[in-house]
Amino acid sequence: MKLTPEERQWLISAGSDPATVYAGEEIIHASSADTSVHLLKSGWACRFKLLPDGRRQILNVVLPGDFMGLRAGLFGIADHSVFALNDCQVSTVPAQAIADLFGVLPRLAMAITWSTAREEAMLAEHLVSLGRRNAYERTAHLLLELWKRLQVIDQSVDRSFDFPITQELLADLLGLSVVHVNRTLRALRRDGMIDYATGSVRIIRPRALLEICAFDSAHIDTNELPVATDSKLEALEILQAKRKLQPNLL
Amino acid sequence: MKLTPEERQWLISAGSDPATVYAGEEIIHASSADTSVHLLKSGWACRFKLLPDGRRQILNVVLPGDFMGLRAGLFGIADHSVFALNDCQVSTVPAQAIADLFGVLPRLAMAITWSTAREEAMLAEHLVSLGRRNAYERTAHLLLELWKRLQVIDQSVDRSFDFPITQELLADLLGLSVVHVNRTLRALRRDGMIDYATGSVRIIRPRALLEICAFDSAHIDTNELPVATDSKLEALEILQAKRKLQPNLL
DNA sequence: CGAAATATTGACAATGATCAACTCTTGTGG
DNA sequence: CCACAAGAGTTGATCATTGTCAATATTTCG
Repeated sequence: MKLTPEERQWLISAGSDPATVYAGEEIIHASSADTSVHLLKSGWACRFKLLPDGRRQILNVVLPGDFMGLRAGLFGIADHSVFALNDCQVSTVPAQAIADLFGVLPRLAMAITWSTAREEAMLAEHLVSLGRRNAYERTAHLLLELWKRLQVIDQSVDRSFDFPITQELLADLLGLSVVHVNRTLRALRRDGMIDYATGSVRIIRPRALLEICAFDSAHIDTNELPVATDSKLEALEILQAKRKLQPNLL
Repeated sequence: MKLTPEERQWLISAGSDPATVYAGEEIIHASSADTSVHLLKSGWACRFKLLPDGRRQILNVVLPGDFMGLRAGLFGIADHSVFALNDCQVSTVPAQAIADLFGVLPRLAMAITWSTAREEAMLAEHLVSLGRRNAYERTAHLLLELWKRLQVIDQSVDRSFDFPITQELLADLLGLSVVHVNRTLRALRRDGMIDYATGSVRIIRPRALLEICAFDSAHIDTNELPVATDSKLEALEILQAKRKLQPNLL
């Protein structure tokens, strides 16, 4: 679709030049009053929460093209932290600029809303995993989800992808212990489902994995969205554009 | 705050007259192409997902003043179902009307976005529960969350509230088995934390419960939101208004 | 090379699931 | 108003998944 010149201009000019955040550093800190919104341009990050005794739950993985801190920025609910899983390029938009979008460029505002809705959908699937899937199914589901999302942004070749996530992080993602994650990965390898080595994953039997965890890609595979209105279509395409044409945007 | 006459008019006229949905009936069906958005005016509902083998995970509880099907309506991702926990009054808005809001009444559009953001925050907390809290902590957390939310809409008196949720449903909410839910509730009673009888709950030791589950009410207690801009303030107040003045709105 | 982080494995413990029975409530029809 | 059925709650016994502890590779990187 065509962005209007205005919209295009906004996307190009609104964000800072991307800054580098190194692996392990925090991008957003939970209780901070930081009111900027960040767009991940390259690298992986993850959103997480800590309990007072140190237990950690990772909410989800942030991939290139995803926003971070939207909620915190717009509504002051900085309820979780975000840290870089590997070296990341991050550009920053003042929250006010995004708030202003609602009055000025409604289609972009809707694209933002779409982005949060998509995130909620992924959270919901993750929640089902933690509540009702066992370790094996859960792990399968996570790997498929990441694979699908990486495909959308062209970061998976030949069923393989880089995987900058240690088993300890996997444990905090999946609500399991490190030891059990290790065993589950071994089981998946043993069954010929995946090829796993520190730092990379290859999906060997996608079909079988799909069945094991009842994977439903509706919430990821944006192309399959039933699109009913112009504004919806446009919103989607804007976001697509953000993904594909990162160097030009924000 | 003051809604503009236009905004007020929209809220009053956009929704259908409320319809009654009886306990157990579905309000939204997962795979349906229904593109309307619903506002719960009275009663409780819950959003849930099913796995093919019948396992069910309840995503969250919908209380009066909450929207249902926003995502599905706006973006065609009808990825979960909703059913009535008891008899509900539900009013309906065509999704298109909400989509149009973005171009016409941006402050209301922002209020909608705020509403989805708040929901995501609650999902995130729930996710932490399932991933990193044990049965006892999880149950405590859920009860506190519901209590807090009910306080906001004036449906809790004296630390007590109606609780139209069977133990089987609690199990699907908490990712536990019915049997274990039963034992956990008993443990909470034994410890003098709550008073529980089919259909109602009383919180006896809120402070102790808070500590047990590391409850953080930031995402619920809207009054404590750090409000930085006019538009934020207005968005919040509109939503507040929706809660308090239900008969007049939507 | 050596330290630190990460991965792997075994033994054992614990949380929570499953199975099966039984009780209590509630609502319905006779 | 009672009888009964259905749903909901309760409890005990046993099982299984997953966690914890501890030790040992293995990799990474300065």
